[in-house]
Amino acid sequence: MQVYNTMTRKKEELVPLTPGVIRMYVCGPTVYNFFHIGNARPFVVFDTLRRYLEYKGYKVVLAQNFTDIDDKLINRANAEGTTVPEIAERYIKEYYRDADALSIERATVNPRATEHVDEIIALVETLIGRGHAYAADNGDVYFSVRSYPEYGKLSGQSIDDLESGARIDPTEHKRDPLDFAVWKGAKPGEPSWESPWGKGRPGWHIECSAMSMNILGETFDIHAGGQDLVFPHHENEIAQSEAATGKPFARYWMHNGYININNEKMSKSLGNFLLVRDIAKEFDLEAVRLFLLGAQYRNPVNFSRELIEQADTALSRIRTARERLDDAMKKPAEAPDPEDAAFLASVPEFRARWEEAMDDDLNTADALGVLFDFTRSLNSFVSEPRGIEALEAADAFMKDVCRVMGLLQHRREEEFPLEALALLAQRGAARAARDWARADAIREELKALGFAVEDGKDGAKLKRL
RNA sequence: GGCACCAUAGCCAAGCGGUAAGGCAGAGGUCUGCAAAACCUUCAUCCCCGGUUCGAUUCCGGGUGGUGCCUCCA
Repeated sequence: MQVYNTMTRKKEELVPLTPGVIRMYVCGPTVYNFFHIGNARPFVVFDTLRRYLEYKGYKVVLAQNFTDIDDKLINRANAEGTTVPEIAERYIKEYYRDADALSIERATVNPRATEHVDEIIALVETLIGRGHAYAADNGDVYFSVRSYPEYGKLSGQSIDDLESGARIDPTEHKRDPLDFAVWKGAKPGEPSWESPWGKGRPGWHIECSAMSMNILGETFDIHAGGQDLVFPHHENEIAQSEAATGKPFARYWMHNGYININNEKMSKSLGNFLLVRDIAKEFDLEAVRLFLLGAQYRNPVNFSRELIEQADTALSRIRTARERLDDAMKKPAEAPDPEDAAFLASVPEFRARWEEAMDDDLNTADALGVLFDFTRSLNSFVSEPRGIEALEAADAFMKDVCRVMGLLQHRREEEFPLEALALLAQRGAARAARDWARADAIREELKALGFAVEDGKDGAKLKRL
């Protein structure tokens, strides 16, 4: 599989450090609020990557962190008159709720910064010991950017250009404006941990370095996140980690593009964000997932309600095909059908095309095109009873694609309320009596209850609206 | 100022050297009591100007327009 590596700015063959195993780290949420659709993109995209790698037979160790201590949590806790751990606990729970609805599989580990303070302190001590960090007189510890000559290699920035643009904050105790905090001395009332530099808490960048290296090793395969993390977050992670270990940190850096609203980046600071939680009130979040996978992950995508509606309609197209296949499998042809052979032969071709798209830097947009092509072919095929072998081949492919792309993973209620079933039966009777007016009236009643009726060869079927 | 990215039909979005996947919407048709679903048909020459090439949406140069990072941010 080819993967675009931000470090080299080109697509490269993904070759894991340990054959058959992929170790990857995805920057997770700072848990001080529900997450918005922009935050959802990396979670969905890299979940899809993880699933695809597993489909290809890799064992994937995926770590996605929760940043559960930082200024935003502290502010939120103060504003609500509660504690930082309470805020973190709440929004971690809410994260899982939304992530589940988006069919995001649980990571292998979800490390929390506060559970890795010892490792963070050890890492800071190593950096100081090697002359890459220094303790300031206020209890802060800073990383010395100029002590790491390769600084800027990920973002393509030169230290001198950065220097000229760096903001100087007189309240900080840096030796150089480029330096950044790896440990923050505690201010009164803030949560803090004992350290060699007094009470304090981890800096943001260092926690990802400490957690990723502790869980995945000093050198691991993939480090991923949003494009806005390239600088400074990931640049700083590289500097800290490689300065501390003298070894390469992550080998492939993958970054997703933004979600825009009206061609402007969606962000919490701009206030133009839409919470996934709010979209869930109106739509099955798998429609959001389909929307996100409808574009190649590195390209920016515009968000609008209309686009989610489009995705929702498209999703139902896949769902209908899935249901038609299920029905076909319940009553296959007695003997193989003459058309089975051609269809059976086409399935591996669809699969090959789908894999080719996924192998090309996770081109999910292209891969979805293959799914829809297959959907059309399948819909035609199952319009007549077919041999079970061909149907099972279609089923296996459909399941693989849907599992990897995280679509149709929600259990839908099979059971319909008795009231609706009774109406359906009454309508059937009316139709048998050619009482069309009554049949249509009942259809309207069912619609009001949230069900559509579809008449087919084998009688009428109910569908949830 | 530095570093990147993008420009394909009404709306999204792949493709990236040989004459434009797919989805949504629209039009016509098949099926249906009607509908729905499904299927069939139909709907673009790829921002502009140069250049390279037998041939460019696809490569190069120059425009124009838009975005992001350089500060917390997915």
